[in-house]
Amino acid sequence: MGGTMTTTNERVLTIGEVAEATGVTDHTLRYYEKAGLLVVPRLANGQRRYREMDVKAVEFIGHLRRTGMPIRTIREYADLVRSGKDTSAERMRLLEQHRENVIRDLAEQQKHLDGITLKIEWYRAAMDQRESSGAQFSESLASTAIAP
Amino acid sequence: MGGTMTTTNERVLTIGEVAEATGVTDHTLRYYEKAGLLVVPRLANGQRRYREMDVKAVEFIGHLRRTGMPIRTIREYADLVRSGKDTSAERMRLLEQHRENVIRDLAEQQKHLDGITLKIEWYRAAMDQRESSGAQFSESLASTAIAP
DNA sequence: ACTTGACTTAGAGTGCGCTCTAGGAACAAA
DNA sequence: TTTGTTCCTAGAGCGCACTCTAAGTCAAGT
Repeated sequence: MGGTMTTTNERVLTIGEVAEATGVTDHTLRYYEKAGLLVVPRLANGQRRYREMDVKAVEFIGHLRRTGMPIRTIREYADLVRSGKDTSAERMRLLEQHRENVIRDLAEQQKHLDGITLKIEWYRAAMDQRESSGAQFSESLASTAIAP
Repeated sequence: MGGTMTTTNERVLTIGEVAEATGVTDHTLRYYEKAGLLVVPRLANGQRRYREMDVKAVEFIGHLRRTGMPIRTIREYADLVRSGKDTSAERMRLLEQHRENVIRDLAEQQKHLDGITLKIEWYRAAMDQRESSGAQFSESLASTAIAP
């Protein structure tokens, strides 16, 4: 059978190149590996060589990290991926759970941001006011003593 | 002049009550105070009593913290508030700067979330596919050795 | 042959934001 | 008076996610 061989003939990257490409330092890349978030193939001399799929994995880890997933949970996900068995359902569940957490967090952050925006508007109003009258405004966080 | 006196006649809260009301532990409330984020008036026996404005301050600190402002920056803001001088412009600038940071962060998180959502959709597609054929899909993060 | 630079490991150190502990004071209820 | 609760301070400890260091290997360039 003279079919096309899948030698993939892949271009691989050194850890330094991956650091450069992804913005994750080489230190952190090794740390991620030691933490069990991914496994990277080695040359005979022990040096890591990242295939495209490995770089993709690093990037996906980035998505998870930057949305607040703790290392330990990414580790759980990675364990599922590596378990051999088909754990797609479980992995998907894990990601969906995270997705919900993130959506909730984003909404919460937006709420907190609204509180800050309100304060900024208060400042703007106060300063506009001061511009036309000569009045001063005062604000919390300072404090005087109180009766026993 | 028999005007209405502004004795404020205010209801004040103990640290425990504020913890209860705001969800910030008493430990953390003391920590915030030690870190210079706010000043709370005391009774003669040294116990804190939070006025409404102090509770408001705690809540505002919450807005800043939950949107990722570091303690040290909140400290800077608090220092401005307490400086006596009118630092409204500077405080507003600080908050606006933070606001921009948060908006940028939120957008970035959304981008990362999109990457995760894409993966979830990939899982869903793969599982749907598998349901009709009998094929298995495989995924990154696992790894084999590579030639020297 | 030697230097340079990128890689390797194990493990120590850092900064942040809490979180907890120890030891004590003060008051309220039984 | 005893017991229990809540408060106080100073300071130690913790978990997280890096981040860095030391000491060494290896390959290429001069």
